[in-house]
Amino acid sequence: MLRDKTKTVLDETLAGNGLRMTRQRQLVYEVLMAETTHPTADDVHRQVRKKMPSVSLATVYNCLETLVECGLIRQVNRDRDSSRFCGNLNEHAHFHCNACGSVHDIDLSENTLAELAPKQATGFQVKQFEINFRGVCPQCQKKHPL
Amino acid sequence: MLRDKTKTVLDETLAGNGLRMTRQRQLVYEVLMAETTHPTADDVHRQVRKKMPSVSLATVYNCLETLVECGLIRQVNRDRDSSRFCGNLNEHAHFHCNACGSVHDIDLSENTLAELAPKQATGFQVKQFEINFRGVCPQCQKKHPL
DNA sequence: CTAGGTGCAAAAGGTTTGCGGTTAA
DNA sequence: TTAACCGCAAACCTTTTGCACCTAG
Repeated sequence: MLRDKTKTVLDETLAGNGLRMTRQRQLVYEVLMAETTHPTADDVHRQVRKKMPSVSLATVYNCLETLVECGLIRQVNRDRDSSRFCGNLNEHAHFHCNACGSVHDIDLSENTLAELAPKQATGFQVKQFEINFRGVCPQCQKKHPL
Repeated sequence: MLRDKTKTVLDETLAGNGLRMTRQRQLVYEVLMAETTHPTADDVHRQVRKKMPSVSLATVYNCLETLVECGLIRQVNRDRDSSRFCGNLNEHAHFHCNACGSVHDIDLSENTLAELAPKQATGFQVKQFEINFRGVCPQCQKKHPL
């Protein structure tokens, strides 16, 4: 059922943008929906290959780009590391661990968003924003109890 | 005088990190202090060449990396475009114009920072954060009065 | 049927690196 | 004096692109 619902969302969104549903896009999307680890294009490629060994990395890049453009997933960058992708569409920030490189979703209260919005008033037309935290994640804190 | 003060800050910070003062680092730093346009490494290279034609792009990259590591400048990324660099060390956000690609500093009130800080409490040790806005800058709004 | 999508391999673009020569402290 | 730094060119890595073939609608 969940699978079906996911497929419907993808299907309708693609159709709404005049794009086709393909097995490659479906598989890429399913990986993103199932993962909370913010995989890179390469990670996604490895996952998708399990179900469709012939898929190429270039196609995965293309599918990811399409999904980002449709607003079905988010692209998450940390400096110039490989881009990562995120299927969580709720407004949230990203926490990047300096020790292990992992990325975690951090929920933001509605308040935070309301607080931030007015900050742009000075002539800039803000369409979106992103917030990134950096530091040490709970697991790495245990490993290196500074 | 401003020049001298700038030089002192650079000098002392480098010394404090066991690093040498070189003419290349000084020139790179001066460019960043003088610019508010968030130049790329290539932009900086062009500027520095005016005073020292022999400087290489690789050296500019190295100098920028050193300055970032010393905390004297900030690195600003937008997706996978060329990195840009920022000499403004006040806590501020960056606004990226979707139309012309320009980057602008947006001051954040102390309040915003205080508001954001608690959001991480759930076990994450936050050391820094960044906020990026995207939209259309005032100039581009005039050109394309949607 | 046919426009849009895929796979492949090659190219692009930004950044880093290895190395011999140079220089700040 | 000598470890750190520089300039050069080549390497690197992620991402994009051109093209012939394939396929969803």
